[in-house]
Amino acid sequence: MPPPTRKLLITAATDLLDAGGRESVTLREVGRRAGVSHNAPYKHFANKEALLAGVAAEELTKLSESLAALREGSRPEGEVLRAALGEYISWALAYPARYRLVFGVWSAPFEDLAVAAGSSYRTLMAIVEAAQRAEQLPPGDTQRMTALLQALIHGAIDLTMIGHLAIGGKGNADADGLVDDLLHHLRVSAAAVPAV
Amino acid sequence: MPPPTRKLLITAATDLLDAGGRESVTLREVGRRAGVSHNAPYKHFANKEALLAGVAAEELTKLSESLAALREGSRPEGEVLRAALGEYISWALAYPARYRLVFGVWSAPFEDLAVAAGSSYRTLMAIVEAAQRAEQLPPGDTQRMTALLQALIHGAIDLTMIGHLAIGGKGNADADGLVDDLLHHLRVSAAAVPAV
DNA sequence: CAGTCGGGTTGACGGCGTCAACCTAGCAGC
DNA sequence: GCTGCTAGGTTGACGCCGTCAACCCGACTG
Repeated sequence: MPPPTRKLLITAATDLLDAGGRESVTLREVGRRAGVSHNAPYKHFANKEALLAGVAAEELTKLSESLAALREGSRPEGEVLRAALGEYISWALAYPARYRLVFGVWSAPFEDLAVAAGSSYRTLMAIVEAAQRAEQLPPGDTQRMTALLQALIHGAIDLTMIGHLAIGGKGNADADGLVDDLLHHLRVSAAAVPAV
Repeated sequence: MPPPTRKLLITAATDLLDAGGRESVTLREVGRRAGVSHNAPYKHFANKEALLAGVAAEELTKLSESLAALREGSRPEGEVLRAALGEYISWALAYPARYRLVFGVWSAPFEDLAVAAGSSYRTLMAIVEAAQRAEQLPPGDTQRMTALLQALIHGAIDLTMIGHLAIGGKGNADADGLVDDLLHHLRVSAAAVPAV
């Protein structure tokens, strides 16, 4: 059977998002691309924001799954963190509009989005814990370490996107460079731990 | 004399931004609040985005000035960094919509905004350099250190705003808590330096 | 004193989000 | 086997939006 309308709507919205950012996603154009009328989306989503939340939830879920898959691969434990960071950053830089949507502002809580956010956070935390075991990160409060890592990654990605960045000095806005820089910094922190 | 129209427009736009976020700033409402017609803004800004860029530039300039003033106060050098972080974070959490506007996406470069961004970055870098001299931050490549600090702060602020955060564990979304957490982390880094 | 021009006006246009009303196929219960 | 509900679709309308075009006026400028 052909994909259900709801899926078609999300796909169309994602395409528009990639092409022109959040502002260029309009319900009417989404309807057009999905081959339905301008009001059909209201049969699947309460309003425009709910459709966008659906897109965000979908993206976050896929990301979370691919990070989780990474953990269960045959990769040595010491390299999972690096691989996960690479994947995360590559995705963000490849689809900046999706990334900004996911970490954007919502006027009300959306359940599917909250669920996806929770599961991706737990995945990240498990990766951090493993990295701590593998002595790639300093031991101690895993939750705090996860939050710190997340803030650092998010800030680096977000600033890179708008060009303010250049964590390595002069705007090397590629994923590998970012991963190297972040890991270098984290290793410095790790080295410090025995002294604290 | 009364404030010029251009200023009135920026003020009105800022008020709307604070009240309902970027999406609720409309040129027509800005005009209404400034007491002019719905098309008067076009005599001062090329389009809506240019008006928003004007707001962002204004905010960034004020922030940069207040950080610079902080440096020239009678405060001991070792405390300037903490004070600056506090000011920066307090402003961001007090006016989240302005903050997100400043670090938002622009479809084209805006000169006044670029100027303001450059000057605020230089101010931050000077503060970092002073903190390095005062041994509050590890020595070495000041530019890299500034970028790192900026990424960490930005990530922490942005995630706090959307509630994902809780760098301290369970969502203590106040400025003081954030400053403490960030400084604690940076101190750990600093302690590591001799060993690297 | 004619002319330019900065800064204001009104009016129009098409696109948008959303609401209301209607339609119709499929399934449920009697 | 008819009845009626409902999920999912339609069209049409409303008001608001950003933007463009045209006009208007008062103040400087030659």
